Amino acid sequence: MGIRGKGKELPQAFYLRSDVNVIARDLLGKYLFTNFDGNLTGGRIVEVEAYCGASDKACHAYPNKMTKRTSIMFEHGGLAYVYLIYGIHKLFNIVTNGAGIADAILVRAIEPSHGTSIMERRRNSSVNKKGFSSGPGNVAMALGIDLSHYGASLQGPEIWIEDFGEDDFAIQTTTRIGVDYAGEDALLPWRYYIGGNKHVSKMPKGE
DNA sequence: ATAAAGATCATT
DNA sequence: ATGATCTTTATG
Repeated sequence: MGIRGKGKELPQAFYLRSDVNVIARDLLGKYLFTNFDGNLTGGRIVEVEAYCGASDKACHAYPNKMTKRTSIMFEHGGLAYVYLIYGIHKLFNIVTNGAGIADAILVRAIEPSHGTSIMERRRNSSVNKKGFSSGPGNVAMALGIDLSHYGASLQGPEIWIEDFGEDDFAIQTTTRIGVDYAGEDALLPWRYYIGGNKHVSKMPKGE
């Protein structure tokens, strides 16, 4: 353990819990780190979305559909689910729950805290009003996460999450972004974010 | 073998 | 509103 980001690394038990929405809320305020080639980068998680393979039409693994892409979600919690969307963006998710249950949490925005100049360079794009790690594609790019990290352990040397202790904020809840194809499940209030945080990506249609 | 569809983003 | 860009998945 020792010196990583200087907080307390989340144990596997954190990810193995059975309620993906509880875990999603608990992830707010935690710090997500990567260390590739000695480049430590990280930030405070400020926006997430929960997905449940058994019951949720918005989840890639619905209804418990195991494919090459979704198979990692059926593993035990504490692994990385990374996938390519629109041929361009890599989205980083955290697998939760026990083996055989396909739940995951999409990290949609972080507030940069460690290695910010490295992340800004990775973005290679102008910083806008919401910074450079707002929106799931931008989070993964800033942290240097790509498809090669599919299945990586979140207790491994390259990707992990830490708790830095006291952190007061108000949790806001809305429907999820970009899941209109999910019918009635598009209405589930499974998106969570830290109220008032400037890095939060955007609001659902009609809010 | 082929085609269609994206848990997005930046720009117009 | 629209285009970029390519893997995964379903279907024949």
